[in-house]
Amino acid sequence: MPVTFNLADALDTALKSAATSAGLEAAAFVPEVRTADARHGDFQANGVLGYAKARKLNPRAVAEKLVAALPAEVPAAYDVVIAGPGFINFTLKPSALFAWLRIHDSAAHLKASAATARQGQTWIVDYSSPNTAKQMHVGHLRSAVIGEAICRLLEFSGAKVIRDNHIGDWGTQFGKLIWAYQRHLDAAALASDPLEEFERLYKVGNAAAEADSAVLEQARQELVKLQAGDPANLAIWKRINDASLGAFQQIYDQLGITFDVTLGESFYNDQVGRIYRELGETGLAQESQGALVVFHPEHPRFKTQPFIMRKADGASNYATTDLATALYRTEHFHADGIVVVTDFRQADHFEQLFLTVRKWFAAKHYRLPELHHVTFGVITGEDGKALRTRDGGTIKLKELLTEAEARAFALVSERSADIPPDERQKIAAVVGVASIQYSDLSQNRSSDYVFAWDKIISLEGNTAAYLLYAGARIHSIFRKLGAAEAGVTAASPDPSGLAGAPETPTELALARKLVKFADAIRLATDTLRPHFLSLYLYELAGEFSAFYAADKVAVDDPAIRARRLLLCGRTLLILETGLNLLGLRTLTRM
RNA sequence: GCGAGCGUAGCACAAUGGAUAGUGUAGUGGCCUCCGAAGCCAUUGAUCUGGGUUCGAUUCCCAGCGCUCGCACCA
Repeated sequence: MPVTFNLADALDTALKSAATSAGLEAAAFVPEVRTADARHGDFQANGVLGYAKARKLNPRAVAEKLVAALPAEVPAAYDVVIAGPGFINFTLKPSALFAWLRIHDSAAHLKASAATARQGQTWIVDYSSPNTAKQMHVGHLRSAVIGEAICRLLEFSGAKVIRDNHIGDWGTQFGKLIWAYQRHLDAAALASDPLEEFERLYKVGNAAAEADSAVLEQARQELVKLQAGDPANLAIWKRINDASLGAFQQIYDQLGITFDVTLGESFYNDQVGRIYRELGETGLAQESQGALVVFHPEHPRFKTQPFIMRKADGASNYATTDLATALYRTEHFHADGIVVVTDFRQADHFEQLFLTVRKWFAAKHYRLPELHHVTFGVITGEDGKALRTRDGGTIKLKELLTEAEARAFALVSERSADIPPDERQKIAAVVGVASIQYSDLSQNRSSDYVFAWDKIISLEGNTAAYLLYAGARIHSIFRKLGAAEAGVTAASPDPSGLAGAPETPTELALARKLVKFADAIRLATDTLRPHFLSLYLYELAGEFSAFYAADKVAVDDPAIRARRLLLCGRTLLILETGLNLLGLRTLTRM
């Protein structure tokens, strides 16, 4: 059968075709092909069980009819076995594994094969999105890291992705901040470290507002003035934002993030009038206790819990700007999908927002994009509580990344003292940041996760270092064997064409894992859960390590050497492609 | 009070309704004259409780219990 990138898809098609020719109710038959536990094969089709049960048929008999009707290319490529109550198991033959590996020979080829699901679509990913006037802290890490991985996965599936940093540059923090700026500014501190000074001023304003309700009211008035376009307040505001964005960019550079647009809340300030008008016209919004709100009568909670889109004092809030944002992304960017990456505490807000947007767009006949709120849990310390410094302060992201690099440098120095210090420093920069990213991406984003340096910068287990190490070993093989044999490189591991199908148990296990790359990225992308890809890469690195320990590559027999080099080359290709999809940088030595 | 998320070995985590619930770490025992031992191989140990749906439930539903979070003008 022709070699396809996603083998499970091809099996699904073949099974549907077999269902027709075997006389099943083909329209009602869903093959349910999925990757299988290696004990049972490479893929399994479970659909016969439910189909047979619903019709009171013997599932094994149905499976036998189906298998007999499979197109000839399936038994040519797979050993097909009916097992248990009616599972159909497919185990790739070595020749089919070899055919897949030979063809999928470059990152560009992999991407071209994968880029079908969302071809021609435009997706907006809203992530990171810190508030200005504050430094980024550890709480901002997950949105940035998970969001970037999702962007890359969506791009790999064919979408045009617009990365949007929806910064909080228009919130009520500016009321307190401007209030304090006018009264307590330290000009010298502002000149030397503006962000530190803004943070100090915010704390001063916040404390004063908490202590004195008159101050709180004054701060509110400053915010209203700002939102009305008062020139003095606007000048202060702009100064704060410019300084903040410069500081953010240093973090993004370390994380490998480049935003296409930075359209914060302020960008939508002049669009709120249309929001008030349209939600009024459509009858969605109503006055309640002086505020303009939306209720959802069909919803058990939101029939009484309001979605406040204009406060009683007349100011807009983030509901207003988020509504305007959804409209802008639809009208200006023609978004097919919108993904917002924030922590789970905002789940109510986005549920209300999306409910409102759906009704509003339907009433106005606007095209409705797919709307996804991608949530994640909090990062906790080893005590299970939100991660903080010893004295209870927030951990600044800048300091976290610096410490990660320092710890990685110590580790690299301990293990690879022969590498020159300046190169070790560069390696440590990659290992440190990758370790932080990977610790976040390697587990299901829904749960909280415990931050422990020893686990993150570890040499062992499901860590960035383990994956980078596997890659570095492969590079090392090609440095040695490539030098001895003309034309052999990781990108072209078999120039002589001597490689054949995998033979040993560890060669086969590695090859069988490699061909399931397509399933891993499909699963990670469709669920917007990068940890499925992380898990796959970890298992791939594990299969490689087992292969590497069991089967020597640098053997004299040219055919054996060639087929093992092919496996090394393809492992490196898929490992590095996958790590890059997660947003990690890779290494050739470490 | 109402609602949401989470609850899996000592610890940290997986499991797209499938087969004997996987991995790391810690523990134990092996493997470097041989391509990088940051590695490999072997081994001990777990689904919060009780019902239900299903041929099949860690997964879906219901009721408890525990932790975390949200619930009128912060984002």
